[in-house]
Amino acid sequence: MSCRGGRVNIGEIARRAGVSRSTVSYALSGKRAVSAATRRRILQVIDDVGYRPNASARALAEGRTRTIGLVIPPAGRRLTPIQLGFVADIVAAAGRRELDVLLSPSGGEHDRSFERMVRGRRVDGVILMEVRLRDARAARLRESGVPFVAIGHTADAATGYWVDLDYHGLVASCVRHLADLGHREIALINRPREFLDSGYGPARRALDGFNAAAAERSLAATASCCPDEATAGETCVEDLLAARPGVTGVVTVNEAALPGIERALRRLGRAVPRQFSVTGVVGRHWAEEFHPPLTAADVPITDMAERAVELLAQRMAEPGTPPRHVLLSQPISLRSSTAPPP
Amino acid sequence: MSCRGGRVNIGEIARRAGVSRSTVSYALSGKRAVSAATRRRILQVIDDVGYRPNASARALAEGRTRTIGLVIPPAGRRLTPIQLGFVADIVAAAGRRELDVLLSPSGGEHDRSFERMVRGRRVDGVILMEVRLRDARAARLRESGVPFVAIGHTADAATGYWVDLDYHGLVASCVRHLADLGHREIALINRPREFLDSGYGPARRALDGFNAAAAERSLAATASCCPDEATAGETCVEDLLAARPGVTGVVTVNEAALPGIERALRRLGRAVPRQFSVTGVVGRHWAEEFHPPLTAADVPITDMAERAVELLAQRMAEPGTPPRHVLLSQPISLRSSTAPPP
DNA sequence: ACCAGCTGTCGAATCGATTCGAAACATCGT
DNA sequence: ACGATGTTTCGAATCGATTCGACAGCTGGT
Repeated sequence: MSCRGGRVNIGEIARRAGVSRSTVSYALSGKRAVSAATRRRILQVIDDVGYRPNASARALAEGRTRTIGLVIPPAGRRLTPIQLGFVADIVAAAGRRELDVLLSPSGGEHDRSFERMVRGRRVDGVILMEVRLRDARAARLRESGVPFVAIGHTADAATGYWVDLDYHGLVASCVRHLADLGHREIALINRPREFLDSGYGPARRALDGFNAAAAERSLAATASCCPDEATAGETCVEDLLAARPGVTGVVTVNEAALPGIERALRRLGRAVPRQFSVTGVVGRHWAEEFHPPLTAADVPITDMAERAVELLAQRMAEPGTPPRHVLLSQPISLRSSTAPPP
Repeated sequence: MSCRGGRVNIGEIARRAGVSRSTVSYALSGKRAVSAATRRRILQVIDDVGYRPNASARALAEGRTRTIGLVIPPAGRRLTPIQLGFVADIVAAAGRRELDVLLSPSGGEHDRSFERMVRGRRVDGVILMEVRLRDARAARLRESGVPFVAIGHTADAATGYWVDLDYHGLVASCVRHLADLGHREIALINRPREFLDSGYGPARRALDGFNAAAAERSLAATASCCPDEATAGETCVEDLLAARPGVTGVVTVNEAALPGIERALRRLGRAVPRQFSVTGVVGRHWAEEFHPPLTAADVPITDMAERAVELLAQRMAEPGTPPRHVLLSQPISLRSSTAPPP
């Protein structure tokens, strides 16, 4: 009962139902009234032959593709699990609005894909992952007038649409949480140094929030960077405790380093949470896999994806609207990796 | 110098260059000769205004979209890092062939997206991730005549296009590796039981390969399943060693369980590799993060992605070609998690 | 009976490319 | 000078939808 030959277009449907092509179109879109009897007949035929309007033809006529672009970080660098989950969540959120998702890697050799997408009008809007404070892709999108939503914000925060996580506030509350428990000397394990240097917002704001809150509670505070890898986390903790043996708690925003942090602390004989506290801002899954389960602010990726798509859909619908943004926060989930210092 | 107004179409280019629309098209595609002078003039204009052919119009006229669909596992279940990397690698490989990638989740509520993609002729071909031995999506694609390549193979292996990893052979060589070292009692830690039950090829073939090689070397062998989570890996190892204290080595194809396996072994006082050996088939990254680095067959995701796209591109180019498939193998990387039994 | 106001339907134009057949032009041998 | 040949270029048809203006057929009020 379905696609025999596949050569079913709106004209074929019209012929079989004994109406004109425009009537079929209206019956489907509902943009003009069609009598109940005719509509029923048309829908019947459509169901029989399994017709679906050709997406390219529709896009050409309507001037929109019902597709959004998702620009992911370059493939070379491994995506972190958070980013992975985020991609899946974006696709799901878009699907709920009958939008499809076109994937585009960014960076170096992949500029062609980006240009095809933007200039070839393949998409109605774009979601840009992992933006930097000064971001060439954002600038490019702005100048071509394609609506876009950034995950993370650019330097000119007020003029754009973005969804971001309040790393400053979240890291600060982690610091206060440790301070409240009585810790006096703490450390931050941040994302890789090159992220910080290239103006990657979350890394910057994590650092700022850490320093601000530590100053506010007059704690002795050390900030360090760490590549996105378990082994690096191990080295990082070793170096840290060698240099600052008095540290009794760390805050981390580097989820990939967690397994290494756990390993190093065990090897150095610092039991968590009895002798040492660990907290931070990481994906829920990683927090739960830590041993013992990590008291941390869980990155709400599903929320972020949903809000990003919502914002983009809105912006696509009414291009004139003023910039809007969403700065998400998230309460700390109390699990069992923090306690008063020994 | 670029997109002012954006309303640049091929007609505008033709006017500015003083030629007809068809000449512009031919200059761009090279499908007919255009004099050097004219071509230069046209390219100059195109460069000046930053023109790119409208993808929808081109797709409509050409009858192909230059886009492939990538069907990923449902979002609910967390994608494993291997799958994540795979998505990125597919996008990169497609990009190299000037193909874009449209993402579609599969399963339950997402069928609409799948139907839009297939019946709406949004894509020229599809790559299907994580296929089952009997797979509804594969059947659907087959009946609509859209070229597709499966990652993993379906029950009717001979009739389709697919790329797969030789789990049977790889797990078997892991078993032989342990046997050669002198182990007499070993275990398999497989993917979740529901994967096995629903006919997920890799899980099935891992099990078969394990049993076959164990029988061939007459080893005492226990096979168990384990959810894709670190905590589950922990429980799994505990249960295993409680039931079979004589086991001196495990083979795993469950990368997500690795951190838990590591933790459980440490807690139970079995030092790796001195007292206990661990090996298996997992993503390189996970093997390297294991402690000590895992002697294992690394899943060659980049290779698999490249081959899948290559196969699909070929099939799209000449629809008549007979089914082809690629069964990849991979040598075991000797790191340091295996040794003779105590 | 006539006109106004709805409904429902149709035909034609449109979106922006590709592609085919034919026209225009140049080149060349005889 | 003339057809034969080959190179460039053009105009028109085509892909498969959407959308707008117009027309036909009813209904109802006067």
